[in-house]
Amino acid sequence: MLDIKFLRENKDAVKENLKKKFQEEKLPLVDEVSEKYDRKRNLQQRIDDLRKERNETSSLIGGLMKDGKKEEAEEKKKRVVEINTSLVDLEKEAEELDVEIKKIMMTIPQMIDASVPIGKDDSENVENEKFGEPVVPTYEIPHHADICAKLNGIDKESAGRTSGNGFYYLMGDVARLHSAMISYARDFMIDKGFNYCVPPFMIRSDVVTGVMSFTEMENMMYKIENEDLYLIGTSEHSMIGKFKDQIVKEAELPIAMTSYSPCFRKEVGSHGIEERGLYRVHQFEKQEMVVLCKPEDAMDWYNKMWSYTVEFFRSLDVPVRTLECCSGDLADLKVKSCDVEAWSPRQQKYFEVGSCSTLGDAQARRLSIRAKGENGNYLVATLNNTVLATPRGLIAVLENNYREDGSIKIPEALRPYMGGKETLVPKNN
RNA sequence: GGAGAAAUACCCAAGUCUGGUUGAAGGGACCGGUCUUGAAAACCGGGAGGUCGGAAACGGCGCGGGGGUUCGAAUCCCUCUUUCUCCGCCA
Repeated sequence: MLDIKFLRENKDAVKENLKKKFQEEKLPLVDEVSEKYDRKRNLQQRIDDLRKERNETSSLIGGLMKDGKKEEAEEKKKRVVEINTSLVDLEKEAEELDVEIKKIMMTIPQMIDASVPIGKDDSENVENEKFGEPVVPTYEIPHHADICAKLNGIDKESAGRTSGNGFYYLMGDVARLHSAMISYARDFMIDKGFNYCVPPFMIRSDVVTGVMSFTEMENMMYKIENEDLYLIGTSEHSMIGKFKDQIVKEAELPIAMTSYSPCFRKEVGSHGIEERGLYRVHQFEKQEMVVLCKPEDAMDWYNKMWSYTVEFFRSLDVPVRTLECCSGDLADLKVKSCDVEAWSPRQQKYFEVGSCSTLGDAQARRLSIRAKGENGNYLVATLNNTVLATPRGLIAVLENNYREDGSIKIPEALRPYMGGKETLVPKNN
């Protein structure tokens, strides 16, 4: 969401941005919303003038009543009633204009960073950099569902009975490995200086609408029956919502947090929930980073944040790459974004394990998150990035540490969380 | 879940019963000064107060959120939220 003043003063740039994002159909909206805003301002002026007269007249009435000049007071009252009558229509019109303006402004995308590659859709995303050798082993790597099965570590059949498709039981060592990864991810980020948080796993509807679009909400969020509560799709929702309508002290910036939560997603419309295994599921767990900082520091943080995820996966012996989101694939609220992808030696391609984004002031504007600075308040920049989402991260570790004999080498970093265990050995069944 | 109390600006806190120059007393913090080697304390002085429009003058909104009554609401009514105390239930 852009500042409407910015839009009015930079119409050409806003239109150029729309073209870069292949959203030509929205070009007329720029002039339309600007014109609506002018009308709104004129209207507001008239409303304010009338209100001023009402306020003045009303306090006059107070004086007249005290002095016992009842008739004069009655005259004035009539005038105020008149004013109030005309205000009703004007206020209604202004309110409608406001809604229209906001609706349009919500659809105008954030100004993307100059460095974002131009491209129509995800097929034109650009590989930035590889970290670690994408090894193709001489032996075959089984599907992660099979690896887990051999370790007696997964039961989707029972989950299907209890909860349906898209759920799973993790069992034994695999379940423990999954939790070990989350714990390690938590400590990894604490060591980077992030403040560890466990947020609410349910949030109210006003927070939901603040952090996502309506269609996103429909496609992702599980609603609790008879309550104004939704299960979170990511802890980012809770963590950003925490600051809604708040003014933070400038000295407190940057606020760097790492939050843990389970994540619940309906995944409506996305294919793959039918797919076997744990790649796309309704429920997973995630260690997240969320940063609020001064606008000028956002790009430094962005680069720091994705590199932390890279470092994290490298410490688990997983080769990764960063894939930059091109202009057309970039969500409207984002300034710049990249995915961290892990190497799959089985499929011999990279797959998404996390996503790092800087939203500039877009989220802050929608939610009114400001910092109190020397020269007044300003909107903060917000960023978020996945440290680890599991079971996806678990798939990466299992595949990349799979040995020919079917055992799994537990990466050293995880061993303290696995009771010192170094290997997972398949059961003979 | 039941009963009660509360929510005022950066913080504390008057005002609410009895509606009317209340942008809202008084403090603290803040800024300047006296004193001091320096600081603290004390004392003297000072401005601003949130937000939107405006170059400014000025004006609108605004006393937890939303709605209502009224010529006029921090103040009266309804509703929601949060916090505290007590009871019940519970990992």
